[in-house]
Amino acid sequence: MKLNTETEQKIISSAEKLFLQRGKAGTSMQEIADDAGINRTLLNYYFRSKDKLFEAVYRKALSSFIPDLASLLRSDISFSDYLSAMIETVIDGMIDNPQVPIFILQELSSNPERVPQIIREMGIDPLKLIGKLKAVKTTDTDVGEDTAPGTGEDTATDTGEVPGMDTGEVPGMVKVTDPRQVIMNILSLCIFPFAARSIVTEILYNGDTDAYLEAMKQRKVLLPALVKQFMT
Amino acid sequence: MKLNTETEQKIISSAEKLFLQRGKAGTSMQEIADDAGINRTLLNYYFRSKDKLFEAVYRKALSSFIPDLASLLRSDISFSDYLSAMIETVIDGMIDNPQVPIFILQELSSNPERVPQIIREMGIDPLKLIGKLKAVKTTDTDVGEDTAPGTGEDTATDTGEVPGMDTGEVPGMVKVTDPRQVIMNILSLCIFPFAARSIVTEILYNGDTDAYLEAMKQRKVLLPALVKQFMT
DNA sequence: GTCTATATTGTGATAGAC
DNA sequence: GTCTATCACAATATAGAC
Repeated sequence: MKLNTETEQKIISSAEKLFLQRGKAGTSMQEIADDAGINRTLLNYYFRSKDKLFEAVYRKALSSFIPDLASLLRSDISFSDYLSAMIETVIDGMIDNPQVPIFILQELSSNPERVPQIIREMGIDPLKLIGKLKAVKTTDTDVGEDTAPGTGEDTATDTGEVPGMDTGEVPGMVKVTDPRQVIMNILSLCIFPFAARSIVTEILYNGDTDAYLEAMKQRKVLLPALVKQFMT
Repeated sequence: MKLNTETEQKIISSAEKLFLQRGKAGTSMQEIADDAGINRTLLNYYFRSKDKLFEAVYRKALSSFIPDLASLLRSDISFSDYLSAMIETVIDGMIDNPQVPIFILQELSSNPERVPQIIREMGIDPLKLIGKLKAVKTTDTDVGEDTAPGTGEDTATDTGEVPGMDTGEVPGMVKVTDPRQVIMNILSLCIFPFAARSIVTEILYNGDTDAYLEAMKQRKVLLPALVKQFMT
């Protein structure tokens, strides 16, 4: 039973760098070996195949990124301080590893058939989650009509729209109380600016990487306030 | 000067499908030819090389997706109806072509050096844009201290934080008035749920694609309301 | 554990017949 | 325009010497 040798670490490190940057198909074993400064056949000695090596990298990226999000999803969404701490953790993680979000999104998108299994491994039970979501902050949301087939879950269209609840400011204004929409909004606001890093930096910050980074740090305080605002 | 033959259309269509799904390196010319039901060498007859073929697909995806966003960015952000219409257009586009957002994000991320050129082709002038952004809706935002190097643009850290402006609801609450943060928020809320389609569908909608789609349609009315809420 | 050598297959691209 | 044949090369993986 082999444990972490120095060589194995170099391999993982190089594989990580290249796979995240150019994807699985876009990276050859030779390139990884060259980057790690070793012979190509050693890759097959430590990891049986390219598939296995990629899988190791993928799992590592997932486990560095998802647990924080998972705990956010698992929580009873008794927000306040918890929300701020979670957002800060997630954003800090992406600041350290900017390539991870887009890598994971791309991988999940290319292999949707693997998503259910990955969710299970993450320790999220969708049924429980949706149950919890229903019980949270839905003072005026209609979650009625369970017309979903099969699972008996509420998969139907909770509109989240409350026609009688206009704030009076804008005609047709709706109050966002569907917890799933709220979760989507939080994830969107946290992750997207990192997934779109290059174009955001170029368009909004004129290519100034430092200014972009500063803006991302700001979001650690901006986002919790924003979320609380549209949750209430 | 050759025009659209039937074969050429089949090629583009197959190349689109496969490139968007598996990426450039993950797709072979043979697979494209098979999918199009033609001989492999015909690909090289119609498009000189794999690079050229991919470029055609990439450009087409870009031009189907970006113009709407570009006009949003170009606009003087005199919101109201304009915002709603834009969001609806963008979301409808992604409903029709679900693979496009993640494909473009991945491509921009892998080739950041191409981003400036692409922005230019899109017709967005970053300098003008930032100038406009400064002039918009910043009743209480400090955009001072132009410490940016080179361009003379404001690339520094506008905090967007207004210490004296607490709403009184939450300690440390900040008002989001930095226009760039607002733009980021809008793009995030629009695009991310599509870029993360597979996992969002699985986690929040228990794998029910129809429920997911319905939620996306809802966002066409949800998001404008939300944005107006945190703009004011 | 690490290397050389090699087997096998796949890839993008072109020449040339029809 | 479309095909067959072929080239030059890159890819993963494995066998076997040290």
